[in-house]
Amino acid sequence: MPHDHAEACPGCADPSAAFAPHDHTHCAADVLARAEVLAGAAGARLTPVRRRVLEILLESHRAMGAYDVLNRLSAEGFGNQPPVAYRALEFLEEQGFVHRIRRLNAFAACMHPGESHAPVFLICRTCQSVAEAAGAPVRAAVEAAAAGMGFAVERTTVEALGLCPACAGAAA
Amino acid sequence: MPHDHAEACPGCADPSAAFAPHDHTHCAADVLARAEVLAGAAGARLTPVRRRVLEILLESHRAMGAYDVLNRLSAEGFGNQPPVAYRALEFLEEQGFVHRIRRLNAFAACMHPGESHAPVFLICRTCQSVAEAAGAPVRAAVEAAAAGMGFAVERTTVEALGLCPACAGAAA
DNA sequence: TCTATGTATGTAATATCATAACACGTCAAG
DNA sequence: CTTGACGTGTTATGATATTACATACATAGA
Repeated sequence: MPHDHAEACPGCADPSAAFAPHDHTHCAADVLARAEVLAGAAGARLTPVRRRVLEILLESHRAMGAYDVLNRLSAEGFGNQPPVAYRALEFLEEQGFVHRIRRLNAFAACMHPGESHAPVFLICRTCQSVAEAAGAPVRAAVEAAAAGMGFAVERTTVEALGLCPACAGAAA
Repeated sequence: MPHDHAEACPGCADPSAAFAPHDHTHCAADVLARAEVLAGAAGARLTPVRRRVLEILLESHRAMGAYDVLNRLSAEGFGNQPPVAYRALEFLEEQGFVHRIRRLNAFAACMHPGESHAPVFLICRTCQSVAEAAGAPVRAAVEAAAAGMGFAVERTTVEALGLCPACAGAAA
């Protein structure tokens, strides 16, 4: 999971620090840059609307509803109808730049574009922040359980609701 | 997971047969009876609407939307406004008699009331049937991943989309 | 028994999330 | 320079869910 800039961007680089305060401006810029490269390589076009949606989601480690994104877009002169937001979000999700958080009916920027994917989402019920944890071991357990029933897993969604370190500390 | 009636109710009794054809009338009646006992023990009232909602969901191993349930209810003389369905579903979910399938914005009867809970849901994308698999190992993997990030898990949602044995066979 | 209290149900209105269908503009390939 | 694919914008509608309030109903305490 760690990418380059490990020193400059602890929050991005180290999964165990995802909830810790970090230089988020850098963190977001780094992810955006990576997304641009990946989109180019995939022959996908990161147009102004799409790019802006990704930037908006990258402003925080929170999930945002499609209409929240849309409000931001329309305030900036883009279209103000739902499909504008949904289409950009759908594109970004297909590219793996954005994740859909089903529990919240919302979307969050992927902090590890181009990597493993299908992570586990850790959703803080107090501050609404969303972090990604490695999903491979969890998916393996799901596949094991499914195999015993003859079920062929194609996609898994794993979302955990709870308290992030900061909020757990504040509660205590 | 297996309960009594193992011979009479293979579909209910054996997780590995949940997708297999079985005496579903019996299966549903058995789950309903267990729910009644559990509700009584918990001091919760399984009123006519609530009971009927559970029966409706037990008619199949599929997930139903709240409005589908509501249509059935109103056709039978119960209220015809959304809160009627949502309240009953919420109650049943709190009692552990119904699960919410977030991926589908829908609800499915729990086939193992009173047992472990927080299972993994296996959702067939072709026939829409939903089965429950043991969730404990998966939850353990989630908690392990979360612990490494200092996140305290309270609830987890695990949903796998794929093909049930019957539909996988038909596809091949 | 009566009444107070909590709980369940019914209803109206509205909020929130999401998609279908069509029009228009841009740009690159033929 | 035209065609076709794609992206964006807009209208309209559909699907999911909740808030707020009114009414009934059960049951425990006076």
